[in-house]
Amino acid sequence: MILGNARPNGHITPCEQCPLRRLPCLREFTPQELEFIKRFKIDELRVEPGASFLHEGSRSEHLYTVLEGWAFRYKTLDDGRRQILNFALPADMVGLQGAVMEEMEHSVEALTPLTLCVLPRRRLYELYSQYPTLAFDITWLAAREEQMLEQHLVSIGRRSALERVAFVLLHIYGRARELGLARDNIVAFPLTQQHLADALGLSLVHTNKTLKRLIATKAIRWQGRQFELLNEEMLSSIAGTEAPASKNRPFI
Amino acid sequence: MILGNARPNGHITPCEQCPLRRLPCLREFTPQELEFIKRFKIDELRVEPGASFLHEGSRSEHLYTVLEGWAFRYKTLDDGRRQILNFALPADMVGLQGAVMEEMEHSVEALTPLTLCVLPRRRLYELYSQYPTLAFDITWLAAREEQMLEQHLVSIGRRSALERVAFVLLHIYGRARELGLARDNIVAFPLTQQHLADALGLSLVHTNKTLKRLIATKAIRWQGRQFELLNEEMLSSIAGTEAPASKNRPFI
DNA sequence: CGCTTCTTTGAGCCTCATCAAAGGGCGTGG
DNA sequence: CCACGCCCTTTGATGAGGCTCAAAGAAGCG
Repeated sequence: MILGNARPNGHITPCEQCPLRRLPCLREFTPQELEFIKRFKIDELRVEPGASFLHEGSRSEHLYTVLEGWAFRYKTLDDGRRQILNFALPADMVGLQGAVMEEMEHSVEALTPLTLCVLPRRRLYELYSQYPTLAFDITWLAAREEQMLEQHLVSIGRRSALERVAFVLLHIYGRARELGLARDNIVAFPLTQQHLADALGLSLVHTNKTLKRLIATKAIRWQGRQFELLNEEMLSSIAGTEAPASKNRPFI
Repeated sequence: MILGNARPNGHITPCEQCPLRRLPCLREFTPQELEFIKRFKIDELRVEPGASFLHEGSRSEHLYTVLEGWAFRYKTLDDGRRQILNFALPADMVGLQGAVMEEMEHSVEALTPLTLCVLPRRRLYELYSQYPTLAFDITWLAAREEQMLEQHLVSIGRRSALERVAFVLLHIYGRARELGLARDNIVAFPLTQQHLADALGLSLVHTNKTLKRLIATKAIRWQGRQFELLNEEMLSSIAGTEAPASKNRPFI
């Protein structure tokens, strides 16, 4: 684990030119909201793959929105066992828990080179008191995170290894697709099988064998950082769920 | 599963006399906040044990705060497998997800006779625009729920059966104690072992055997709906965590 | 080309699931 | 007050799914 390997990005993307705003799955802002967000964002941060920028047990002065790249939120036990809680993709907010409550109860690590918008927690109250629609959006984001955790919990608690693998892959693929990261049903996946195993509560070995089994069904392909969805219906039926698809999602 | 077995309570406890407000773990309101909450609460509902009052896939007109009694949030798979996500105790808000997003993704069932404060979702925006401190509290509550789910996820994903059982029991006991529901280290537990199993992602049989094993360590006792904590330190060390303890927690 | 990281495969074992059935505890009705 | 039924708990037996250990391929990278 690399620590603290984060630095200012050199330049800051102005919010009105934010590439995420063009995505059809994200909601539009009013000019006033946009103006506030632009002031709310005080910096832009660059994090290298493998570096953690938020730490379990610490109190952070900032919260972040992923502008570009992939990350994951995780917790570790004393003896080193690790559980990945969820993945963070562009437009996802990260570190809200630490901003609202006493301290973070999980860590966040970059999977790819990561660009983050930096938002100071001390000005969160300003947002709540002056921009109730944005405050509502933040609650919405928290509720969505909760929803994803719940789905994940059912998966780990009650599904077989094959169902679990199918479920995460479909879930991640669906989220990437929404963000326009898929081309010809192919997404560049920055995950290793170890990440998958830690997300699913399985061992690396068993994850590998299960993954092979899933690939043998021809529902998916996954080679060299490229994930390809071959048969969405089949994958959905193995996973026991549909790929996520949201509209007018807020982000900040 | 009993459906729809909920009815108005006959009388409504006025918020300024709310018995929860006396609890030291909960935060105080300003008179203005209290006044608003009092108007926000439009009814009081009574639910029988075993009855579900919020349903996966439906859209609810209300959100609720537990005034008295225990409940649990859960999801079910098509083939009947059930996963309990978390338990709801007095001062916990329930149904927020359905109020903020399109629809509920989980159901909620009463464990004991349950008294609920009914809050209309259509007036949530009024709260956000006029009472930013309360809006912040709601986000806080959502973040706390997320935190509990995360702990639960680690437990199910990475801990052994014995550790899991110890963890939930310590967790639930801690929450009950905070609310003043413990006397001489004893709490009246409305759970069956089936509930425990569904929360832990274990089978009923294995939960029973594991529970016996835990009881054999003399860390706890559990007979006839009475749970007794005999050795908190030992239970903590088996669970790999401390019992929760919060101060100045918001509730609405 | 050599190093590191990640993937793949095999073997053996253990935890936990499933199946089956007996044993309380409690309320209800006879 | 007993008998019955229901719900929950407990126990045993058997097997499968997933874990651990070990080591050999691939693949990327300097």
